Amino acid sequence: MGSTPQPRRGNTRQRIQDVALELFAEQGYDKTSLREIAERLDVTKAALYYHFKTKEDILNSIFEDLNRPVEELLAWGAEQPRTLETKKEILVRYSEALSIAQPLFRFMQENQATVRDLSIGHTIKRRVIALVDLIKDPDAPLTDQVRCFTALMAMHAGVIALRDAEGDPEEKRKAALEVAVELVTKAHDQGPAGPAA
Amino acid sequence: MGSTPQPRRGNTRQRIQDVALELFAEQGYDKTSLREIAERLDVTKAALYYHFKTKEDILNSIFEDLNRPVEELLAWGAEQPRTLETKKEILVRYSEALSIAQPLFRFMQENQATVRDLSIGHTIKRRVIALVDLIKDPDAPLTDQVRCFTALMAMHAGVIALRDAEGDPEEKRKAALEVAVELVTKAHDQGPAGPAA
Amino acid sequence: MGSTPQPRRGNTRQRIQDVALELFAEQGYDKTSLREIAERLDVTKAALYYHFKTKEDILNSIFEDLNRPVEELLAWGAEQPRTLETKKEILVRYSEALSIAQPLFRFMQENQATVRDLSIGHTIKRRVIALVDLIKDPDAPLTDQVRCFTALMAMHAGVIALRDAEGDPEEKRKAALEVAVELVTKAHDQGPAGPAA
Amino acid sequence: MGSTPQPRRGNTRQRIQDVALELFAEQGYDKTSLREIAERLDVTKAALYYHFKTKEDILNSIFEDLNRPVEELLAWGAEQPRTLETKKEILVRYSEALSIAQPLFRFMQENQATVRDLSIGHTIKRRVIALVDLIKDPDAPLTDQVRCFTALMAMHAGVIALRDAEGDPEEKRKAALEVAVELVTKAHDQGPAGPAA
DNA sequence: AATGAATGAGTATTCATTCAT
DNA sequence: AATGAATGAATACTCATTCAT
Repeated sequence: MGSTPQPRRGNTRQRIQDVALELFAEQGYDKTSLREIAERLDVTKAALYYHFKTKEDILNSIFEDLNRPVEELLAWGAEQPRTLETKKEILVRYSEALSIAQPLFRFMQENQATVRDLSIGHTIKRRVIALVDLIKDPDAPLTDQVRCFTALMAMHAGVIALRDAEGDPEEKRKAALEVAVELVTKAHDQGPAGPAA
Repeated sequence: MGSTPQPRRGNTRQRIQDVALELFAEQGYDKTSLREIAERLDVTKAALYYHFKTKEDILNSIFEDLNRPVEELLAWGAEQPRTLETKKEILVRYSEALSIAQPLFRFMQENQATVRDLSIGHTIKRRVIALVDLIKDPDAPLTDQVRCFTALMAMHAGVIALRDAEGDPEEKRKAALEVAVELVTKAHDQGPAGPAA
Repeated sequence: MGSTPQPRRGNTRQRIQDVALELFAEQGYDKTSLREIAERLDVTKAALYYHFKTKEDILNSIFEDLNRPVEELLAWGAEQPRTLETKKEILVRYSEALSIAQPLFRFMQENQATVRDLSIGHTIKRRVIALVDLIKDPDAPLTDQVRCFTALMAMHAGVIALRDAEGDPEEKRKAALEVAVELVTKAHDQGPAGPAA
Repeated sequence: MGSTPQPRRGNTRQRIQDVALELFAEQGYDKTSLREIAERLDVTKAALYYHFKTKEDILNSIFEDLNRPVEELLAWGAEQPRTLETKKEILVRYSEALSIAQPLFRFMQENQATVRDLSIGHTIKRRVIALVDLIKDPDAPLTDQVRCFTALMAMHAGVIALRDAEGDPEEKRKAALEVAVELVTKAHDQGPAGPAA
C-alpha cells in the first residue's frame, strides 16, 4: 500500500485538485502546505509545479471547475422576469449547487480572511452581490434586503455550518431552503415601500 | 503639566491587544506576524513575550476580555423562563454585544478555519450551541431549529458581513435584529410538534 | 511552392543556440533558465536535451562556433615574424572578430565569475595569454606588458563596454583600434630593456 | 574547532560582511548561497536575516562601506580645476582606492551581468560616467574619450585582472597607473578639436 | 519592562536533469 | 525529433520562540 510505484496515469492533475480541496477545506488554505499535498499523493513538491504555476493556481483551478454551476445559475437568473417563482427557483438551484460543491463552499466560508486577498476573492464578492440582486427587488427597504441576504446565509448554514450537527444532511438542506423561501417570499410580498396595505 | 507627555506607561499590554486585534481582523490571524505587531508598536518581538506567553495567548486574552458580555448574557438567559419575551431580550442584548465587540466577531467569522484548532475554538462552538439552545425550544422541529440558527446569522450579517455595504451601520443592525426577532417569533409560535393549532 | 512555409525544419539546434546566446548576453548565464529558452522557442525543455547534453553544452557549442576566427587568428599569428606590422594586423583582425561575435564577447566579459569555472573558462584564459604573447615582446618590461594587455581591453571597451554610449558603433570600434595600435606601437618601439636610446 | 559555542560578541554583522565579500568575490554573487555564508560563520541562515533584510542588502552594505573613498574622490574632483595635474591626482587616488578595496572591485568586474540589475548597478554606472567626465575634456574627440576610458580599464587591469599573473602586485599597480597617466596626458594635450597644432 | 541576538523548523518556488513513449 | 511527467536538490526568505542581559 503506497509503496508500489504506480505507473501514474494522466490523472495526476485531477488528483492534486482533489487532495488539495480536501485539505484546504479541512485545515484551511494557509495551514495546508504543498509539502503536505505532495506527500499525500506520494509525489514530490516539484510535481505539483509541473501541473500548476503556484499554490494559488491550484485553488483557482478548483474554483473554476466547481463554480461553473453557480455562474450558469446567475446567467439564467439574469434573463428571467423577477417574479416570486423565479426567485424560488433560484433558491432551489443554489441550494443544490451548494450541496454538490459543499467542500468548496465550506472552504470559502471558513477562510474568508485568506480568500479575500486571493484572486478568487473578487469573483466571490461580485457573485454574492449578483445573487442578492436577483432575489431582492431593486428598491427594497433595508429590512427586506437583510431578509434576502439572510436567506442565502440560511442555506449556507443548512449545507455547510450545520455539517456536524445531528440530523440527515439532506433534511437539513431542505429545512434551510424552506426558511430561505419563507424569507424571500416575505420580502417579495411587501412592495418597495414597505407592506402593501 | 497636567497632560502626560509619555502615554506609554504600563499600558503596553493593552496596546498590544489593541494592535493585535486590529491586525488580526484586517489580515487574519495566520497572516499577521508578531514582527508586524511589534513594529507597529515600536517595540521588539521579545517585548511581546514579556507580556504574553505565545501568539495564541494574545488572542486568548483579547477574547476573554471582549467575550465577557456574551458569557454574562448566557448566564442570565439560563436563569430566565423560556418565554418569547426572554428570547427577544436575548436577541437584543446579543446584537448589542456583537456591535460593541465588532472587530473580534468579525475576526472570528472570517477566520473560522484557523480559530477552529486554537484553544478558543471549543469555547466558541460551545457558546453558539448554548445560545441557540436559549432561543429554540427543546424539541423544536428541524425547520424551527434552522430558523433560530439563521436568526443568529442574520445578526452576524447585519453587524459584520454587511460592514462595507452602503447604509448606516446602526440601521443595518436594527434591521437585522428585526429579522432575527421575526424568525425566532415564528419558531416560538409553533409548538414542538409543528403549528400549535 | 518555392518558399518554404515551415522554416523550422532541422534547424532547431541553430535556433537554440541563437536564442540561448541572446538570453545569456542579456541576462547572464546563471539567470537564464532552460525553461526560458524553451519557452521562447515554443518547444519543451526536453527538446533542448535532445540536441545538447547539458546547459553548459549549449554554451560550449556556441563558443566553439563563434570562437573559430580567433583561434585561426592565433594560429596565423604564431607563424608570422614578430614585427610591428604583424602586431598591427593582429589587432585589426581581432577587432573585427570582436565586432562580429559581439554578443558572445559581451557575455564573456560580463559573466567572468561564472565562466571561470565552466569548461570554456580555461580556453578563454589560455587564449588571452596567447594573444598578449603575440603582441608583446618576450622580455618586455612590465610597463610594456601592461600596455599590450590594455590595448586588448581598449578594443573590448570599444566594441562591448561602450555599447550603449552615444556614437556610431563602427566609429567607436575604429577609435578603440587606433588607441590599441598606439599602445602596442609604443611598447614595440622600446626595446626589451626599456627605451632604445 | 568550531564546536565551542563562542559567546558571539557584537561583531557578527561585520563578520557576515567579511565572509560574504570573500565568497562573492571568489565564486560570484549568484553562486554564493546564504547557506554557505552561514555555514562558514557557524551560525544559522536566520541569523543573517537578523542583521540584513535580504541577500542583496548584505552586498549593499558592503558596497556602501567600501565605496566611500571613491565617492569622496568624485566630490573632491568636481571642485578642482580641470587641469592635467588634477587629472593625474585623480588617477593616483583612484588607483589607491582600487587597491584598498580590491575584492569589491574584482567582484564588480567579474559579476557585471548580475550587478547590473541589483540596486548598486545604477550607482556603479553613474560613478564610472562621472569618473570619465572628470578626466576627459567636455568636447574631446572620440579617440580621446576612448583614451580616458581605457586609462581606467588599465588600472582595473593592473589591480584586478592581472591578479594572478606573475609579478609584485604593487609594481603592477604602478605600471598600470603609469600607462593610465600616459593615456590621459595624451588626451589632455590635444585640444577639443584634435591636435593643437 | 524590555532588548539584542539568535535558532530550528518551516514555506513557496525554481532549476537542471531524466526517461519512457 | 520531440513531449509529458516527474525528480532531487537547492534557494531566498519568514516565523514563533528563547534567553542572557
